[in-house]
Amino acid sequence: MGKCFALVDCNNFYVSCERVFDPSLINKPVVVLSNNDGCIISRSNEAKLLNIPMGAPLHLYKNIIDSNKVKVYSSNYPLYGDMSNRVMNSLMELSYELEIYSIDEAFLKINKQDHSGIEHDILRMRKNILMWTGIPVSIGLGPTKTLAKIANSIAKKSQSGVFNLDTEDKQNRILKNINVEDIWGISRRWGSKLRMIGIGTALELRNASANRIRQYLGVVMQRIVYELRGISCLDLDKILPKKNIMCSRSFGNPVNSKITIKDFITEYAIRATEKVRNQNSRAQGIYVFLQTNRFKKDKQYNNGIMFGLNFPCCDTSIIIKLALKAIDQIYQSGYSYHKAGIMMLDLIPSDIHQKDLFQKNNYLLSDQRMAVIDFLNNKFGSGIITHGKVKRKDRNKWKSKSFYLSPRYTTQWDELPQVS
DNA sequence: TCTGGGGTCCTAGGACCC
DNA sequence: TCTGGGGTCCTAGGACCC
Repeated sequence: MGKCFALVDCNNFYVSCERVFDPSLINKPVVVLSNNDGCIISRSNEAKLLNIPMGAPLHLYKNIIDSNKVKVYSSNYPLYGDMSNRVMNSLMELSYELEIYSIDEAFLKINKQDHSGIEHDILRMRKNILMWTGIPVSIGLGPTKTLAKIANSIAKKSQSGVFNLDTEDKQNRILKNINVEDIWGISRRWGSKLRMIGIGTALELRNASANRIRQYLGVVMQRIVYELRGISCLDLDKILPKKNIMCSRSFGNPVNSKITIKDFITEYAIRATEKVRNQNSRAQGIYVFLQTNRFKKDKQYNNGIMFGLNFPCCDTSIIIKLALKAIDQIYQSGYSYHKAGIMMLDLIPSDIHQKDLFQKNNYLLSDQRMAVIDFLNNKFGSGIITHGKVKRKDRNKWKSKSFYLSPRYTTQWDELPQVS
C-alpha cells in the first residue's frame, strides 16, 4: 500500500476562534474582516448561506449584514495565531509527519504499511482537537496532497468531517464533479487555458496526456495531472526558514506627511526585523515601498527602492535607519498615501558568520542587545521595549481601523507590569 | 466614506564565462 | 574569411496559495 496524506483544515477558522470565546455566536451568521476592516475574509456557514462572498468589500454588503444581523469582527491576529498553535500542537498527538501549511491548515503524512485503522485514528484526532481547542476541523485523506485537498472539500460537507479519497471508484465519482479551477494549484487563468483545450473537470485533467499538458502549461500542471492519478509528486515541505519577510499595512486614513510615514515605516521595520530574528536569520537586503490608493481617482504614485546590506543583518536600529533613508528617497510630496511596507530580502541563517573577526564581534554585541529586547517583549507584551523613534502621538488617527475587535483572550495581560 | 497582508515557485531572457 | 555551443547566474514577471 502506498503513501497516504491527510489535509486538516480548520472550519471557518477566524470565525471559529471568535466563537470559542463567545459561544453566543454559535449558529449565528458571523464574519471576520481583513486588516483595516476592508474585506470579509472569514465567514460562518450561516454567512455563506447569505451569499456573502470571500474577499468581499465590507461596504458593498452593509445592507445584507444589517438586515440579517450578521455579527462583524475585526481580525484579531494575536488570538488566531495562538489558537493556531494549539491546534497544530494537538495534531502532533498521532506522531505522523506534519507540515504546517498555513495558519489554519496542515498536511500529515501517514507512513504505516497497513492503512486499515487510519480512518478511526483520524476521527479520534478530530474529536480531540475539538475537545482540547474548541476548533472544528475537516480532514481529507488521499494518496497524494492534491487528492487529500479535494477529499477535504468533500469532508467539509460531510457529517463526520472526514473523507477518504482512497479507491479509484471514489476518485472517478468525485473528480467528475470537481471543476478544474477548484483544484489546488489551478485558478482562473490556468483554468480558462485548460478549458480552451476542452478540459473542464478534474477527471478530464486526470485522463489527459501528461506530456501534452507539460508542453502546453509547464511542469507545475503536469505534476497536478500525476497527483490526480494518485502518483505523489509533492512531498511534505519541510519547515524551511522564509526567504523573504514582509511587513506592510494600509493606513486607516490617507497620509500625506513624511513624518507620519516615517513613523509607520519604523514600526514595520521593527516588526519585520523581529520576525527575521524569530527564525534565526539575517537579511542581505531590504525593499521599502510606498503607494497611493489605487481605488481612488486621485493622482497615483507607487514607488519602491531596494538597498543591499554590506553584511547580513538583523539589527533593528540599522534596519530602521536604512528604511528611513529609503523613505527620504522615494517620498514625493503632494500625494495622499495609502500603504507602505518593508520587505527583508534574501534571508540566510544567522549562524553563517562572516569570516572577519571584527564583524563577528559586532554581531555579538548587536545580537545580545536584540535578544534582550525580544525577551522582554515576549515576556511582558509586545511593544513594552521599543525604539526611540516610534512616536505615539497622533498615531491612532492613521492606525489601521479595527472597530469590531474582540479581546486578545489568550495572550493579553490585564495590567502590564511596570518595567523601570 | 469604505477594496488585506502575507508568501511560494517557475520561466524566459540577458549577461557572462570558457 | 570564418563568427560555436554549452553552462551558470541573475532578474523580472507571471502564476499560484491562504
